[in-house]
Amino acid sequence: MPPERFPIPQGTLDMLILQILSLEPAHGYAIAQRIEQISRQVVQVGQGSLYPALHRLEQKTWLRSEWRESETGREAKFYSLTRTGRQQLAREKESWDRLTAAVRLIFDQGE
Amino acid sequence: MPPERFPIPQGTLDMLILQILSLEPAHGYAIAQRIEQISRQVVQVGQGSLYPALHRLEQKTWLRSEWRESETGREAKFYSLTRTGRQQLAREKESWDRLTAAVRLIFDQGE
DNA sequence: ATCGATGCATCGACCTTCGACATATAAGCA
DNA sequence: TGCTTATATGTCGAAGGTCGATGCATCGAT
Repeated sequence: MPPERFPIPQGTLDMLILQILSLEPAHGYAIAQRIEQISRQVVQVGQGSLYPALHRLEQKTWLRSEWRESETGREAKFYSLTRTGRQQLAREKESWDRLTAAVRLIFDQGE
Repeated sequence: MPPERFPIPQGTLDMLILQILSLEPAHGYAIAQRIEQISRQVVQVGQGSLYPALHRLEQKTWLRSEWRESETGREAKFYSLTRTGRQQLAREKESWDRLTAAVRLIFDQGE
C-alpha cells in the first residue's frame, strides 16, 4: 500500500519551493519532483498548484526566472531565489517552527 | 513585543479543536481560549473561524452539542467528541506527524 | 450608565489547493 | 508508422477554509 497522501496546508507549498531553491536554481518540473522525492511521496505537488505558486512567488519578487536549457536539452524556465526571497524563507521557517511547537504543546497538554 | 501571530494553515484548526475536546467537553468560547492560552498566543482563533469550524465538525458527526450551563452560570453550547471524532483525531494527528516529518526532511536535505 | 468580558453566530472578501484540461517536444517501442 | 510515456509550462473553475467586520445578548464592575 502506497503511503497515504493528503492535502498540504495552505501556504506550505510556497515555503517548500523557496527551500528547494535555496540550494540551487531549478525549473518548475524539477522542483515538484524533488519535493515529492525527498518527502517520499508524502507531499504531492500537482501542476495546478505548482505553477500558480511559482508565478505568485515571482510576483512578490521572491523568485526570479530565466529561460535556460534543462538537463534534457530542452528549454525550461529556471527559477532562482532572490535576496528578499531568502529572507522570506527564513521568516516562513521560523513561523513554521513556532506553529509546530505550538501544536506540540496542545497535543502534549494533559498527558 | 508580543509573540508574532500568523494565520493558521487550513485544516489545522479542526485538529486542534478535536484535541481540546478529547480531554473534556467544552463550549466554543472556552475552546478558543484554551487553544490560545496553551499555545501562548501563537495560535489565534477568531470567532469567524471558530464557529464555522464547530458547525462543520458537528455536521460530520465528529462532535455532538448540548446546551448547558457554563462556569459563569450562563447558557452555552457544550461540544463533546463522538467516537468517530476520536478516530478522526487519531487520523489527523498521524497525518500531521507525517507532514511535519516530510517538511523536516526537505529542510534538512542538503545540510 | 458605560465598558469589558462572556457567548453565539453570519457575511463577504480573499486566498490556496486541486483536478481537469490544453499544448508541445522527445524518446522508446511495437 | 503510430502509440505511449516522460518532460515541461500553463490556465480554468470548483471547492474549501481563514479572517475581519458586524450583529446580538447578558453580566459584572466602575
